[in-house]
Amino acid sequence: MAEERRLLKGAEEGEGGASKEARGPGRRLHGAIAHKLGTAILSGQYAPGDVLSGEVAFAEELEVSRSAYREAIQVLTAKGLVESRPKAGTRVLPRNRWNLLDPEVLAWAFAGEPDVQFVRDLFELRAIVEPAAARLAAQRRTREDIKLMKDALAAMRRHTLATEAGRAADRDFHNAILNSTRNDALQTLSASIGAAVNWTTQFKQRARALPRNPIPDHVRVFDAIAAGDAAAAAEAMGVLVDLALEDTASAMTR
Amino acid sequence: MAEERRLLKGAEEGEGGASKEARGPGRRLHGAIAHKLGTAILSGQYAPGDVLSGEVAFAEELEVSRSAYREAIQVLTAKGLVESRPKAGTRVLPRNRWNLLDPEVLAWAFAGEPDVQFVRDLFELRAIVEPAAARLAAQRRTREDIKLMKDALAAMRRHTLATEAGRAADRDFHNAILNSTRNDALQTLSASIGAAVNWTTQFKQRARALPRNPIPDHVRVFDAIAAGDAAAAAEAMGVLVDLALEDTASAMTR
DNA sequence: TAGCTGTAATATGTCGGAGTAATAAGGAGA
DNA sequence: TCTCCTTATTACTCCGACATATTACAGCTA
Repeated sequence: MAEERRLLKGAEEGEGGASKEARGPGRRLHGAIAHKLGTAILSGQYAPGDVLSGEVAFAEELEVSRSAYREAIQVLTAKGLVESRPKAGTRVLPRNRWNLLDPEVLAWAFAGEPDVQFVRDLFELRAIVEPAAARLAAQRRTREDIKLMKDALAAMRRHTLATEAGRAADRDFHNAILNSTRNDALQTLSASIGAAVNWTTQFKQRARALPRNPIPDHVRVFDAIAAGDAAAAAEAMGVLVDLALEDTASAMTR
Repeated sequence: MAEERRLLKGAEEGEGGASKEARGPGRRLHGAIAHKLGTAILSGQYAPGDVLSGEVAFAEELEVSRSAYREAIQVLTAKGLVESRPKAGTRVLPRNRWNLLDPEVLAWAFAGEPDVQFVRDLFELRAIVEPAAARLAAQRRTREDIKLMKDALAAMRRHTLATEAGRAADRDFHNAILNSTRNDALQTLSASIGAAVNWTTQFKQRARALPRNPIPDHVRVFDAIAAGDAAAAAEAMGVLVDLALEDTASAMTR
């Protein structure tokens, strides 16, 4: 009985040491197993086509009941990572079937050593989507939206990005922009990528000080959106994304 | 025992009559339940904050075992639609927590009457992403990519878009473009949206003939990509998306 | 050698019970 | 009367065993 607890705790500790982020997927037993298997697949420990050893065998190996294992597999199946068929076992699906934009999948991808190529892909997508989002925001923002952004910007100035409060303000700022687009699909996408990218940013923050004061660049985005200048907003946001890419790239090559 | 079979069959029939698409999520019992609940949530039958009646009660109501119900809930949880907590029951999460870009969620959203606003959002996102994808494809396509596109285009010409073979060729053409971008994240996103949008297109196809020959527009995209002209590729793809939007809009207002 | 059929292996579906955590209600103290 | 704490209910979580359905593989037949 104590064995399962040990496993669960081990899986949570392996999440990267982010204690407060451990709640959520890692809380329940099957969530911990899903996390364990998910990271193993995303890290290439299981290649597409590989079979996860039989249901019964695996459950015994992990020292958990079949129900818990089954529910974990169910989660992975829902995200397109695996497929199970009678007799054939549970196979890892080819990569193009994976829901790479699922927040949890993204988190698994960044749990270990993030794949350089994948990070590049993600930033490329971000460079496409974020400026377009800023453009829409400039066209659709209301007075309330502007106020939210202004407040967040002020908070960012007060605390720096070195503090947790400052980073929270940064998130608020970007969320306010996203909300101004009035586009749920775009919002979902951008939030997923943003969260994942921020994971790498945390690495960067720990590694060294910021290479450049990011506040002025944020102000430029804000001014353009407040003024309703769509083209300028897109351009300014593009600069912001490029900056983040540079920082991340230099942090990863170290 | 026969009761459950009846339920499962009913859920599959409700999928829109696409017999060959019924395999996959709707095949297993818990998949059918997930589909049933998923469409109910996406269609607004359950509003965010609503609680699905207790596990035991619900399982009895649906005449399935608690295990099957639980696995279905697990799928919904993995997609961010619901959250279960002891004593509180299973609640529908606020809309901004939903993974709207998940292929299955998208399918559920389009299973019943698609929400006009959501379709607009999706096309807006598509208008952002697809031209950018075409731009990248023009920069990175290889000789093999070009051959694949050419073949698909020829097949589209042979069969028309009115036939299933023609539509398959259309999909091949777009997939070849996506593959040329060498960006897995972009590929995943575009494939999800494309599949969902094609669902609405099927409605259109049934409703009336195509308003305009789409081949020349496809050829323009192909020529630009083959020539490596990024700007022209993006522009031509933009035209294609706009066209699809027009068709869908007129089909939905009928 | 090719095609078919039977069997064994494996996943799926089901059930009921024990355990646990969180909420809500009720009582005690200030 | 208000606040805090205790208690009890409620619903999820996990478990293991059993029954069923499907499939892959091998062995057999033509």
